[in-house]
Amino acid sequence: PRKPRWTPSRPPAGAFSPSPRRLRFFCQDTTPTSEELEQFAKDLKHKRITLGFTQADVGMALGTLYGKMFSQTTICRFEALQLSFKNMCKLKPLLQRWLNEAESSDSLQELCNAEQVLAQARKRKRRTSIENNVKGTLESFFHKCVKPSPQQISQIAEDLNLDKDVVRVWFCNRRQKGKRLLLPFGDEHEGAMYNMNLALAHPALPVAVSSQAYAPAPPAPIYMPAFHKGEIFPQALQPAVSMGDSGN
DNA sequence: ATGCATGAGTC
DNA sequence: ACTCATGCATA
Repeated sequence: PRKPRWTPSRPPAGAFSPSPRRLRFFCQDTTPTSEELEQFAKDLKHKRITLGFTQADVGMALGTLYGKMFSQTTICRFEALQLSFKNMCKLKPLLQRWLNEAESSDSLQELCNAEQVLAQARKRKRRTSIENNVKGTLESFFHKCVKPSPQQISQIAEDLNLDKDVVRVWFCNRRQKGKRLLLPFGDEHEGAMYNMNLALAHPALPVAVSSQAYAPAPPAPIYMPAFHKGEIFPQALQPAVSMGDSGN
């Protein structure tokens, strides 16, 4: 029994319905399994490196192959299985084709266009760097409430001397991050979501639980700002973070 | 390899 | 205002 790990919440039922018909022609991978994706990602990376391509090369190649270019970041995340299940399924066919092309053709690497000279003005906001101890505090907040209300966000932002938007985006990204990683076990837990514990009683303690531990003991003086606990409710479902191996 | 950010869709 | 896919910039 294969169970899609990530989020089977929404079957990527494309435009076809799984009619019990004999679907001989379209032998497409209608929703690959997690294992298949894992395997493919591994293959892709291995072959890519063997063929001497960088992640950026692949991204651009997809551009000339389909017109849709991807960044090094996306390719990297694909190989590391750090995208959502749905996203992985969407990109797999494209990469699959690129792989075929790259393997067959001798060494035609004319697929690398360096049109990266984007004329992007200084529109993008400069990446703000959040200090580690502050991150630790945000993490602890996150464990209390994964989705604070805008009101709470303002409060947190104020207490940490950060822009409200920075805090809001941080939470968005944190949630997104929590949703994309693989789960380790190999059983069939139906929607067995273990609720988060809300340690509302302890005003401090960073509770370094998730993936990244703030290495050098986080004695960060993360003071607990006044938080209206009366409103935070549990509803967090924190998928475990762990990938078997971080190959090469 | 990842952190913070943007933008299009949604609800 | 949130989710999702995606990426610039940076560690």
